Amino acid sequence: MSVNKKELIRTAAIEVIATKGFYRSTTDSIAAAAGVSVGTIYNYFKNKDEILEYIFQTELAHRAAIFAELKDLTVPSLEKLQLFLEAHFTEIKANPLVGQILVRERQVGHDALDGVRAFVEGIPQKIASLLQLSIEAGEIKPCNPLIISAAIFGAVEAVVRIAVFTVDPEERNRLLDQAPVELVNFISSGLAK
Amino acid sequence: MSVNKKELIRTAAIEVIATKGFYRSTTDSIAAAAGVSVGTIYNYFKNKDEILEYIFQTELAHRAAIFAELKDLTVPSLEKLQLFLEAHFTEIKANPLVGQILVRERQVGHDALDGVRAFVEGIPQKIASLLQLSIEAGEIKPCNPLIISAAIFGAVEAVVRIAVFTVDPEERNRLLDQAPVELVNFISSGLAK
Amino acid sequence: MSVNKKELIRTAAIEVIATKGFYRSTTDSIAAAAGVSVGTIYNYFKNKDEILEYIFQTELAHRAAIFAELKDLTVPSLEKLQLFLEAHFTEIKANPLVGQILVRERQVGHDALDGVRAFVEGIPQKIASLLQLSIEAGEIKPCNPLIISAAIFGAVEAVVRIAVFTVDPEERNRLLDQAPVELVNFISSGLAK
Amino acid sequence: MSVNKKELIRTAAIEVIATKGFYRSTTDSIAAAAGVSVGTIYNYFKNKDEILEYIFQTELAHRAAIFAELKDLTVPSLEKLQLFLEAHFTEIKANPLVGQILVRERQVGHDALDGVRAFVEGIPQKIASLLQLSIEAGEIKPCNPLIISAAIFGAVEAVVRIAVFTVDPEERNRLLDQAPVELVNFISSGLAK
DNA sequence: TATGAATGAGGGTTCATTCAT
DNA sequence: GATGAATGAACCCTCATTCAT
Repeated sequence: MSVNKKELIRTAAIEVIATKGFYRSTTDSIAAAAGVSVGTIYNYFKNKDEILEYIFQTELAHRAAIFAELKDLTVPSLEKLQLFLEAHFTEIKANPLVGQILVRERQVGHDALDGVRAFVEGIPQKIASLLQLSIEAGEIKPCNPLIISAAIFGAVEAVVRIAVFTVDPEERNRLLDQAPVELVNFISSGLAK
Repeated sequence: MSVNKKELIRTAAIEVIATKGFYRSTTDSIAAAAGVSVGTIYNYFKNKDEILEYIFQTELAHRAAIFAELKDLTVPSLEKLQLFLEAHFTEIKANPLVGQILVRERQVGHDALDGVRAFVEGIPQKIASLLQLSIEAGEIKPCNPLIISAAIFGAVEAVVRIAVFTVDPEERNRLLDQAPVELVNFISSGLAK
Repeated sequence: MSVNKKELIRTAAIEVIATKGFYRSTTDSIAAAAGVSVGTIYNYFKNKDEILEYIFQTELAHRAAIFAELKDLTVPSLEKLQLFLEAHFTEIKANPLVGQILVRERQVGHDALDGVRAFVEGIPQKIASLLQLSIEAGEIKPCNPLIISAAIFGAVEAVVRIAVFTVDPEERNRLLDQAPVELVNFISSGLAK
Repeated sequence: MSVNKKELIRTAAIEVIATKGFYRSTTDSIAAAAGVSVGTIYNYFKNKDEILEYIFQTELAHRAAIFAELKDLTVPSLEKLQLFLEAHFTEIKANPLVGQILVRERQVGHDALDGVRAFVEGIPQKIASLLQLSIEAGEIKPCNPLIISAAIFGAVEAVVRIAVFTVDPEERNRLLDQAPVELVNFISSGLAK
């Protein structure tokens, strides 16, 4: 029951924060959206920041799980990257509100929020490791993985941003379908030997 | 009196906001950093939000000026893009604090801040128009300029983010020198026919 | 907890506002007088204006209750007016601070405060209706009830003002006892010999 | 020239204060309405309060002049009162904005403003002296002049209030014409049939 | 005298957090 | 665990007043 309640609050917080932004979202409004009282929030989260952390942590965990699955696959590293991006976009499509938060609240509070930082730095790191493997395997031409992985993630997030703030659901889904293809194509050719 | 007060406040605000983030920057602290009283801020800005707007507006104006200069150049559109990115990175290098703000405070206040929105949407639009010309000129392969320009700007900003939050100045400058080369290379090959 | 908080704040606000005037009364000082924190005020009132509104609303409700009681009495309408004025002065006598506010803060805020307006317009209206009945019953000579009811209420309030700002309690009470007699006499038969 | 400028400011202040109320009128807006700069106001008035004082002082001086003229007339005291009220209403009719201020800003700032107090207490005192004379001359029945003069002034001001806040000029003038007649009649002979 | 930019104390309001029930 | 009234520090903004030009 208690696990469900934390989830309940997380879900409600996503709606509120995606709509109003983190700093403009009050704990009261999150509580109201969750159908609990403010006090209850503090039984599951140490403070308001931790709610946002938890949202990012949850998403990072999802992405990490995807990476873990991909790790054992016997396909070229570059293809793993493509598969990851597709999975990423699929999740965004399933929950665009989370997408809004991921691209908007990333820098909240001095980067002092560990969960947020872990996400923002963690994804590019994983991409970087794939790139490194890909370079070593001679699949792609040499590059600075730190810079290029950041660039890739930045490109991805920018496209997510466009899609996610598109209000018309039909158009948004079209973008989210088309984007990974365009993106992967753009990235792949860029990395082509 | 010799120094323009509005500029004085803008400069001070950049330091404060870059360090603490917009929402954690108080008008008092901005005033203190500028060596004026709070009241003076409100002689030049309608409210706190407008300070941030003005920062973005100023940067957008710089970028627009660069574009204007490039427009008349008789070089391939793709090369214009490279020149723009180089100019962008040069400006960031000259004032990394502004860079921090550009990548961090982009989504402040519901995207309701016109100056911020103008910047965030304006740059990709200009890139998109260069891409369009480039496609028409047969310089690059066809793509969705909307998506790809967003991707490019996202990639650029992500790299700016890394550089700009690198505390060691030497390392930061190295990154800012290396990044445009890597990036342009990444982008160009990606767009190669 | 036993005492209703909203009432507690209303009572404290009456003391503060009567003493310093509405515009010079700070929410902090009202909170202090009530023995609560500022925040608590805002749990019961939307803003400072609403405190004043509530004070007037409360008094209007008292007066309306008196009118309601008088309605069913089988006495001449003019006598009802006398009874009302006596009740009014009795209430003022019981709480002179409220009296001070009623005569001083009447026009606060552009007449935009509904509670205040309701009071200032409501009492004369009720008086006017009594006058109308009285005229129809042939008890008094015809007159413009709108003007005369305003005049009566104005006369009453002016006398309340004198009494209520008399610092010596004995003298004040003497005035408040004498005033309704003089007033009703004056109203009933004017200065005519 | 300097006398004219003080008048200029007084006139502008009347417009602003009548419209927005004293506490909501800024010195800036008064200066703007007068077509001078804030600084200039402080060359003619020690502070904002003094502007309001001056407005009341000016009106009191007008009323005092009327009384002075009436003093030497060889008519019954009660008739002098009637003449005074008529003159009062005539002035209000000529400048309703001043009327608004007279009835609204009377209690501003703790009654601490001498000019305001002088007006609010001065007029009833003059009325009281007329009543006293009238009683002594056996023209009217005995009464407490303090109370009755306050009542009369209160009645007058309440009617002024109604008239002055009537937006339609035609209707306002009709009220201002009708009111003194009704009022004087009411005062002279009350409601008695 | 006139100006109006600069001042900064002060005030209304918000909202994350606590804790007694 | 759940509640939600109470808290009060903190913040944005206003505006009467000053004073150098």
